[in-house]
Amino acid sequence: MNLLSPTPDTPQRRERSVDRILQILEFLHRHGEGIRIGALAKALNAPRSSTYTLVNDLTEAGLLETSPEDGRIFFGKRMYLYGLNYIRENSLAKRARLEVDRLAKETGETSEFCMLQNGRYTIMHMRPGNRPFRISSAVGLQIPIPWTASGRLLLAGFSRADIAELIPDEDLMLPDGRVIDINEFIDAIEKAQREGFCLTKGLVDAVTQCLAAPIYGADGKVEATICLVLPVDLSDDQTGQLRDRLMESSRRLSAQ
Amino acid sequence: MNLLSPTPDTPQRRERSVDRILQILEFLHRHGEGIRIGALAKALNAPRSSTYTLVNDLTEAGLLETSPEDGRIFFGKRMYLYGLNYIRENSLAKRARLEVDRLAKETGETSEFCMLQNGRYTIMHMRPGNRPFRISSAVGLQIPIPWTASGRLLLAGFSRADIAELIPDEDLMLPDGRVIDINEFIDAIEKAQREGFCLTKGLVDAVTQCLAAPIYGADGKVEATICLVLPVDLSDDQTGQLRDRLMESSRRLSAQ
DNA sequence: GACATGTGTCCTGTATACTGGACACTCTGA
DNA sequence: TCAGAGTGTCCAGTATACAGGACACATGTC
Repeated sequence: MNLLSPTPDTPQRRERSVDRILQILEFLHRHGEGIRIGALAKALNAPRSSTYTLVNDLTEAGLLETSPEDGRIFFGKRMYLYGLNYIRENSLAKRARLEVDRLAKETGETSEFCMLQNGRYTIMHMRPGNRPFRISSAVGLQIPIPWTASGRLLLAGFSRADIAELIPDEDLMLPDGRVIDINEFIDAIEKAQREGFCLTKGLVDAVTQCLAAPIYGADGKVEATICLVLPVDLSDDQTGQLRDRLMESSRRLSAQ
Repeated sequence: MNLLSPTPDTPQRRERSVDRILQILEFLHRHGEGIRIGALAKALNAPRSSTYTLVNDLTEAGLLETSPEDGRIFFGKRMYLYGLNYIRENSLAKRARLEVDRLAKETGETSEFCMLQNGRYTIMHMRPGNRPFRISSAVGLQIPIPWTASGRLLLAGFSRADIAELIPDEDLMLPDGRVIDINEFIDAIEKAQREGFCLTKGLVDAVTQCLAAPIYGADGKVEATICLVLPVDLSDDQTGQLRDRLMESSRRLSAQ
């Protein structure tokens, strides 16, 4: 059940439609925009005919949709509705969502709930603050782990080898071209683990800092994070108060 | 490709795994909460062994998740992420989401974007207003069509027979027990179509009214609606202004 | 006009995924 | 203690879904 194996080695092999479906969905997710069926089949190294029938089935069911103008297919309405069930019912996600909304309302700052998803950093829920210059990131997008304070918390307990393997080299380069040293990054992870929170300044852009706190699962591992996106020019006093409030949310969401 | 056919007539028939998957997802969506695999197989009239392998595959892929405490399965994180792609990329949904947010901000009233989904009324996106008593409904939930102003707009152009078939009898009963007369309901649909908007008072509860405007697709049919949830005790003047603003959003989102 | 490239549909044979049943467990409650 | 119900895994046979290719059509470009 490898999610992305367009079977490069064995050209002759029947795939189960389950696997094909999973490959299609995962490909679309990474691709991030619509694609024509032919191109999709080629990208997955799948037979065109099978791809047609599968995509048609999924489209008929509403999980995928076809763009009327150029025939590209992409995720559909029903996929969205099904997905909403998760955030509504999953206990952690549900509670975290409420907590993020409350945190944003109380502090007036942009708040986020983040998890590692398949080895990539993902914003699961976000509530913008009410600052005039609106700091925000798109929900559901995947961002290089080293760019974020949450990422440093989420890697707590990972071995040096795990970390080196998990982070592709290109993810160490920031949007402005600077490159993060892997050793400093690992030090930051250990520091974050010791302190129980993490603050990063000016990584993604020069005017924001990111303050993150861990959410622990029942096994004591960091399962997710909750974080605030702030302007860099806050006083120590303000930052301290925000951190206290954030830690309260962190405790509230952690198991036990 | 009938979404919900647990093959009641032909007990002996192999199903394609695609269809089984679609049945599973649809069932979970309607069920609304986790279910154990055995019960799922029974509910779908599917063989237990097939259900196990399928569900395990989907779980491994993250589309479903197993509750650690009681083993119930439900939608997973990945389903949510995939679904987010839809709302982010689909042009109408994307634009409607922005418009709803803007409308809520400008008016301070709870705003919603709604569509018919598989013959049921669905709130696709909602932004709460800033009234102290917060009026809101859950996103993604499906609500009986006759309870809503948007529902009356969405049925524009449907024949009497279509409407009678689409609306189950129980959906005509309001939360407080009153029953809507089907003829009055159809009259209201025609009135809404003529006027290009719809106002309903005190349907779901006594203190709210709902003001909805249609969003027309390229084919001139009502594809979705945008609506405001308001307290009933507004002045005619206030209601008029809100309606004008709402109609502006409606025009902006309609094709052409 | 000829050619290359892509799209959507249909058909056939065969590799194999699905089914049904059996098995070993774990809980319940009587 | 035993019966009943449910869970999770494994196996073998066969119905059938998938792969591969052919076809007709639409584009674009030389």
